[in-house]
Amino acid sequence: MGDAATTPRERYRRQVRAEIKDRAWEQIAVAGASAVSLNAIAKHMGLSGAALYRYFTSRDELLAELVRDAYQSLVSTFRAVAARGDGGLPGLAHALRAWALDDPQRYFLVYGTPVPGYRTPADVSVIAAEIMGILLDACTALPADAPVTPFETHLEAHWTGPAGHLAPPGALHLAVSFWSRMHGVLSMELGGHFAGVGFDPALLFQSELDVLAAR
Amino acid sequence: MGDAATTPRERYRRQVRAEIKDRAWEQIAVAGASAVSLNAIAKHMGLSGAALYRYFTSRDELLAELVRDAYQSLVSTFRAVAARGDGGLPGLAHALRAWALDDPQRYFLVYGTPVPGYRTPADVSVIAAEIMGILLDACTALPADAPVTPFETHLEAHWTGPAGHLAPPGALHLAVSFWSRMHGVLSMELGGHFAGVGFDPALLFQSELDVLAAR
DNA sequence: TGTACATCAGTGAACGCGCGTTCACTGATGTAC
DNA sequence: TGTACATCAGTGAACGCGCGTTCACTGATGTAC
Repeated sequence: MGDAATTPRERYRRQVRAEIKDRAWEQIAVAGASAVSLNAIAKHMGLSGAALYRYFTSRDELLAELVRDAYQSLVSTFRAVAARGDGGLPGLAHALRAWALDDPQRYFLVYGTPVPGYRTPADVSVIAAEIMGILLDACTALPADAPVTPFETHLEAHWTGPAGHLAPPGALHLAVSFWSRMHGVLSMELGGHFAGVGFDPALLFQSELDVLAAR
Repeated sequence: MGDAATTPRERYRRQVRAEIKDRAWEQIAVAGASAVSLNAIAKHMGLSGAALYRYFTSRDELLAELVRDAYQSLVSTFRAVAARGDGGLPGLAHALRAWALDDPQRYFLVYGTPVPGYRTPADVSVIAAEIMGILLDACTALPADAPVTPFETHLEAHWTGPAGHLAPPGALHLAVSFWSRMHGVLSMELGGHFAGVGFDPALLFQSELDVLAAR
């Protein structure tokens, strides 16, 4: 699908670019994002360090692309779940958790410690807003029989996201509450902060989800 | 108070050690923990890089001490709040938030992206358990009129922490739920993931707290 | 089908840099008599 | 109070290392006639 008329050279370029990124993900898994090194990747691939500059103009560009891919991966995951007809809060929650556990360092590249001074590129912000939009759609679809919370009275107006997502205050409150609770459990769990307390984080995740989805 | 019989030399040593750590915190604030450099700190202090090895045996030792200090700082904050008679969940929550906002990078050094392969030293685990203990004390003090949740039926037994903290399942559930929700809001807020959604994270934090503390 | 040319992936040497860490040393501060 | 000695903070040079990045180049692959 798509990508018509790819020459062998173009296919080869994409393949090598993909392998460079794969190696970078391996390095991230082993030693964190700050340990990504073009020279080390090249050595691993049996290339000279200079060769990689045919594929990425700089280390920063590679890193930026990894971040973008990570965001995009989550969007695709959510879309697949929704297409399967399971796009409610429980479906999204379990998809998020599976996505996070599948590659914890990829999760932290998106939702972990921010690099001071880093500015999110505009196109990545668009992807992030798209995630929020999917979330809000799921929340807007729910019945609005809940009482108005103090939080909601403070919201100035409806939220307007990309692609025409629109959300009333109640849906926005539910969405950000859902989002922060799921991430609360996940970041504590993946950070090892529940180790030794003697319970299964999956149960807490489910419990937090139940109390919200019952709404 | 304490620290009897400190010679001028000992006082001086402590002072220099403290300044080294201060400079390290500055570096962390500017460029993250991975950017901490003994040589850069020394240069900032007008010393040669080698001089710092009088005070820390290695860069890793310095980093380990910063982590320990961060944990200890949170414990002290909680203890101060409790001593003021405000050691309930709202008091702890607001103390946590103030502590996090006071130095976001210190917060992330404790609760942010874990360094792959890093093993928490035993003494730091003790401090972490102490934090959980304070939390559980606050939860155990609450009336136990709530129904038993599915989460709680899965807990094998009472949790036994350091210094004889003991917690029934209901208290443990409340504690970890409280903990993960507060961190959920904080890590999203400090990570900038609520930027552009158009609401005040402080309100969400308060809202999440209210719904829990009403229990 | 064969030849002439353009494209481009990859090489290897080189650049400057900052890093952590060691080591033999100097000189000031503190202690013992 | 003064002298002899021990302690120890800090120096400066040196080590090896890996990093990102540039540059002139070789040689293979693809294109045009």
